[in-house]
Amino acid sequence: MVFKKRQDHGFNGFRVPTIPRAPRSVRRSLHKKTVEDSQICAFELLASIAGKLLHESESSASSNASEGIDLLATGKDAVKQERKDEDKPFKAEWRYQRSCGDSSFAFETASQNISDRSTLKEFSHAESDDVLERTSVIKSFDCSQKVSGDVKSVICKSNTDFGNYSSKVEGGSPHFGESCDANIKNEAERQLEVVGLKTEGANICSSKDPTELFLESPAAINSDSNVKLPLHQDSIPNACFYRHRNDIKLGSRDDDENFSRCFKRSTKSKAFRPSPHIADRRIRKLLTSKYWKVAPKLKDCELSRSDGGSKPLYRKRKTCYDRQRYKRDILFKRRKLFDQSSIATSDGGFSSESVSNSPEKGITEDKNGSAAIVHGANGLSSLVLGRQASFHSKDSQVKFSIKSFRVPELFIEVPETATVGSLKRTVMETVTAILGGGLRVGIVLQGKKVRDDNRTLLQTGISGKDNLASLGFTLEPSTLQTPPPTSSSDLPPPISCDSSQLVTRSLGNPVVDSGMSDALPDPPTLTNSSNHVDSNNDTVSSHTDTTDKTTPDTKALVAVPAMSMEALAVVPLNQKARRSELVQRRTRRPFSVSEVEALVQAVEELGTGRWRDVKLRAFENADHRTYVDLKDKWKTLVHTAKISPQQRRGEPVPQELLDRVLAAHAYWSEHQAKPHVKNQAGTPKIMEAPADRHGVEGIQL
DNA sequence: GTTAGGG
DNA sequence: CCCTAAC
Repeated sequence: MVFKKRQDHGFNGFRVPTIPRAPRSVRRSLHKKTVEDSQICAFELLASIAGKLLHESESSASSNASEGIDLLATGKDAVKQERKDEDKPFKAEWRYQRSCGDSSFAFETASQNISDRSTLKEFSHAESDDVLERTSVIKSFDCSQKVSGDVKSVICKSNTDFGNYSSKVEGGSPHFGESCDANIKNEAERQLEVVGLKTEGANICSSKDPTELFLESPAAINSDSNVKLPLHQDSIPNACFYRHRNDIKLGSRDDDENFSRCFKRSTKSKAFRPSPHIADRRIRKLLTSKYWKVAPKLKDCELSRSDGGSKPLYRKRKTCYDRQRYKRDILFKRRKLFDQSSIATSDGGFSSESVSNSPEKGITEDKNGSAAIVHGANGLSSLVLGRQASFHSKDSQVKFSIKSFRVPELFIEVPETATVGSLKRTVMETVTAILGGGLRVGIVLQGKKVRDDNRTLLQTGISGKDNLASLGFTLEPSTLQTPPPTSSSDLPPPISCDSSQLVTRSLGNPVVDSGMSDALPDPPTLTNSSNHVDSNNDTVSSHTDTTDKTTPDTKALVAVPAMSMEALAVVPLNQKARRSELVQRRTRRPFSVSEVEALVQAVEELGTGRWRDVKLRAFENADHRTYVDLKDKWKTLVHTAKISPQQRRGEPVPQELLDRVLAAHAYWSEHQAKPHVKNQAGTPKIMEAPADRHGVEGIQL
């Protein structure tokens, strides 16, 4: 998994799990900037988002308040607030479980009650599948702007279920622990609490919402230096996934069903390791719009079957699916309670929903607010809401608490046979894919995007209370398309670092990076979790085991647009979007006359239908000409020869060659077979003309 | 991996 | 050129 990889690198950048908050960006600023970091950040962000989502769902209606950016005058205040929150009936804990519960990737919310804990424990041991099913929380956002199409969108029924819960996330951060027990949990809680109290200066919000992002920055400071993030979680070293438990659900909720979905899918071993080229292809396939996903309401496999039936177009190729092979597909899905989610759905990609004045209601407002929305991008829409803002004149420091990011659902399909490790990896990959492009952070003030990074917050007007209400952050996928100038204005000082890096990365290695391509070995980034399998068996096993069964397809994560649709609705994916990221179209290299001649020559000799031989004979050294290219070129030549010269375009091909093309075409059409016997009696007249047989070999365009 | 065609 | 189906 990616995680591992990161671990390998050390946690420098990667403390992630500790706090699922967006904080990374901030932290990062503090730390060295590296690609990895950026990636990590992305991941964290995702995690935070997911956490947030969960939180939201649980907190449901009431929770609205939770979302937002809090600006707290002082740490104490913040603390108080948090404390208040604690009173709330439920709190959600985040933690990362590695050992026991590993199997599943989930976010869970646990009630504070001891009894609940016991439940939790059990739960943790339960099979991942169950967990997954029950508590699927992953939401996805699609980051790439263009990618939108690629993502499979599924229309899901909104989960109103969560609405019932009011929950508070106490743990703030997920814990990464080797042990999965409740004990840890307890500790974690304590720690968190303690931290929360102690850190008042930092105004760390550890307790409330894990997803919250707190930023503290002096109004005057441009650079990131000041941003503080609560790191208490950091104490815990390893983290792969964090799980969020939702005890409540376990306890007795049918509702859960709504969330989970299963798909069956077949996987091919190939998918993961094949040559990069293949990998690309596969990826592309996945991305292709052709795939449709159906989201059944059903939770179980059974359901999945049905869905299989329902997916008409989905995966033509036999390759992709062998349902039988897959015992089960797990779909995670988390839905957002709020309407907005729907917004995200569409292509919006990361649309950030900007600031809302009213903390609680903010969500509703979002739509409007999102000045910063990246058009076209679909995936990830992040919502950042400002909950409270208070300005602290003393310090002239403004504290930001970004409580939540909203993202569309993320669908992850995994064969039942997939290993836990593969599941993790899949999740990671998905996330990476989504976030891999990097995120840009934007500041929106009063509906306007603040572009000048050099301005101080004060100058920008962020220092004032008044403005705080109208302050918003945007998260945008940094894709090729929107290559944000790293240094440029768009990024707000504090966060800028991260974004810039992300951007950089994305720009630099578009192809490789494309999150999807992670299957490929190279990318040092998060993507390749596989590469770094160190400690865990999981990883290894996952590879081996999963590999067979898990196809590249497995990877297919689908960002599901948040829609309040009925279960079976099918949404097509956009092809275009991802592809761009994944694979770059080869540059066009028109055939030169000499190449055409060589081609004609070769075809005259070999005939059509032996393109490989043609390639070998005449274009062996022209790496950019594949036999498919030659075949295609011949096709076009034939066509060209048949049309009037006026209709021809591009570099004119000597009529003489065209005549030969027609002659050869006619000849070989007749002698259809491919008389390998080139020199035999049958040798066509055509052959006569040719002067030289040398290919284009040396020619390189 | 190739071949043949459609896009 | 890309993408696939068929081999």
